[in-house]
Amino acid sequence: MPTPTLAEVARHAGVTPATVSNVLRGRGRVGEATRERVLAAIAALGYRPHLPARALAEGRAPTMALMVPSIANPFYPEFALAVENALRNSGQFLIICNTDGDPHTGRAYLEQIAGTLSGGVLVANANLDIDDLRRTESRGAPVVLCMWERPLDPPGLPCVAVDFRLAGELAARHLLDLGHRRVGAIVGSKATGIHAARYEGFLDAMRTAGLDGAAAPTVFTPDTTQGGYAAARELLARHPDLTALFTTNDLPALGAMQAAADLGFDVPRQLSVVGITDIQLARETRPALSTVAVPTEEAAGLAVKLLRELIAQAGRVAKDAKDTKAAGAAKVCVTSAPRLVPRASTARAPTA
Amino acid sequence: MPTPTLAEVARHAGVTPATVSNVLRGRGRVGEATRERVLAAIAALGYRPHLPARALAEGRAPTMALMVPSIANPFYPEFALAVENALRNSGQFLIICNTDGDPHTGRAYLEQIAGTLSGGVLVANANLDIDDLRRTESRGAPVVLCMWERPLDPPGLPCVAVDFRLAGELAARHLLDLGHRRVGAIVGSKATGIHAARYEGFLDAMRTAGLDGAAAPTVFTPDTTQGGYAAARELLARHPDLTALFTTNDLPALGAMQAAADLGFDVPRQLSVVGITDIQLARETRPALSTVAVPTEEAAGLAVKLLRELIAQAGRVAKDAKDTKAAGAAKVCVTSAPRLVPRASTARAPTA
DNA sequence: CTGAAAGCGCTAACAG
DNA sequence: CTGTTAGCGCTTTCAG
Repeated sequence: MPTPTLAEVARHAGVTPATVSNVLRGRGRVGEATRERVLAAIAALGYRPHLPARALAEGRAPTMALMVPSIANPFYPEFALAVENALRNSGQFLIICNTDGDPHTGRAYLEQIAGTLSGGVLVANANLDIDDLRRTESRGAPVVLCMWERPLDPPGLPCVAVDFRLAGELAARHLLDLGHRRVGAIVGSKATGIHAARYEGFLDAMRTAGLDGAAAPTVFTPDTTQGGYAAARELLARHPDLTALFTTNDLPALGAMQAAADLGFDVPRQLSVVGITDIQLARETRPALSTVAVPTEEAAGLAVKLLRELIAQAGRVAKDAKDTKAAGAAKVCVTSAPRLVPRASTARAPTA
Repeated sequence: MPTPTLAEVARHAGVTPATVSNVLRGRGRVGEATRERVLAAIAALGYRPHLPARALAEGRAPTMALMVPSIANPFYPEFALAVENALRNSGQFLIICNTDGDPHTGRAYLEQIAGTLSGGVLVANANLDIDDLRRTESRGAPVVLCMWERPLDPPGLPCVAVDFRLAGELAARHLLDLGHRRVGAIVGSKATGIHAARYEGFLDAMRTAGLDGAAAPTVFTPDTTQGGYAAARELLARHPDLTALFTTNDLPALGAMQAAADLGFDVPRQLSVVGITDIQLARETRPALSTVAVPTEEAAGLAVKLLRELIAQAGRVAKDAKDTKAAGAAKVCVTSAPRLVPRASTARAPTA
């Protein structure tokens, strides 16, 4: 027999549906005796609440959507995992929406589920139009941007920010501290793209070290292993005297290491390579990748927390019918700072 | 203003909700004129259906759940992506449930969403109790096992099967064809565990080659890079004369390559390593991993198709009130055969 | 071809 | 403390 309904449980326990609902959610006081009776009935019948019905009645679904640009980039599954962990046992479920880097499918997802199937939306760098997101918000589904790269330059939306400029600076400084002077840069986005802040950090570090960062050989490339591979080949071919490669992300860094291997460079003896993020893969390749770890778990936790608050608040606002005018500026949380994780892909600059 | 409801659209178009519903789903014929009027109203108001309400009315949510044992194992995100692709534009959404290898959280997920929030469940090796799954089914949420390892030995549940014994055989044969005779085996599960079929394939190939497979040094280890790493160290320490390592999965194979590197073995010159599955990573490490590719996309596609059929059928059955007795035996789809993908981690056996 | 009406399973006031 | 009463937004017979 299919799942029993609340009403059947009620009948079984000799009470009304309202009472069952009350014990289920600990609202409206219920006598100890009846409570027990109800609980027994629930157990006996194997009752489980029908989530869509509840969502309809409450006007809000117990799910969050996570928009990611590519589930093929290992960072996103890791992030998704972190979000899932943050959600676990909260009664919320995660709907993963892979936009495949396409704003169009991203919009389609938002249109369909935001505010209906999912009570809120977490956005992890999915290539979404900021206007689409605003529209989503105005429809009652709060939006949180998950990995904003510039704490000092917040978007108009609630977000959790990571100081990626600092990450870039730390990575570059690591190279500089090891005595490297001729370092090439591989940027995993367009010059004005998502990795710009990281590159600025690099430039800052160079400048501080008295070098002309802008003169450092730089290539802008897709944020993939292949991108890093191609970029490194290009860089190394044109500037065989480079002793280190700064990379704005781990994936291209890994690609760069492969290119170095294919070209016969000994990493880290002849060439140091450093990445940013510290994805799991970074510690699983040989040589293990030196990188700047970014607080992924923390970011996910904060994002979930923020979104929860916004959802709760949206509920209240709706009730008060007070048009609380966007509750002031969109909140931005900043995670703790990224930190250097030196491993085996970096070493002192060769003295020669 | 929040999302308009069907009723408002109806009012706006001067018809009743029923009519709007009809045009929305192409049922019950509607006059061309009214249809246009309704469509216009929908567009004008920016109407979007409220999915939970629809789910409640229809008795079935437009989502499937995908249970995976670990989102940290890169195979699963890849598989999830394939499922997502198969679902795209079908109006179905994917809820990813990461059981973290824990049957308990797996059960919790099933309890909560199967049959309510999700209309069906895809299970990818999540460590789930078969009884829990049966119970889920009996509650009206069809279940499909996604990567069954033994086509000839189906479980009691609908599934899509991949001939992993054959995969093991192909991998082993590849090594044998290259002249290897002293090959060690790394199995990413308990002896009777999930990778047993792959190991059998290995043994079959050895036997066919006139070797005593059972005599091959073998270690059973967790299905992770680390597991493979440790296993390879152990194998290589105890049997320095091995010229090849057979591995039941890519992740341990990658770990084995790292161990080889750390131990100073030149892969593939001195030691060949072969894996199974062909995850993305396999082509992104150096040397690139020779492996036996398994039709992941195809499996995902079949699984989704099967689950869709079962969901549709469950709907019909419920209506006919005909207790169609599990519709005979649980259906099992078999994917096309795995195939060898030789890359750079295998080479001719060194001639002593 | 279109409208009226009865729920789907649950929640949330408000009464008693 | 518990029961009554309305819906939430949509689908779906069944009439007209």
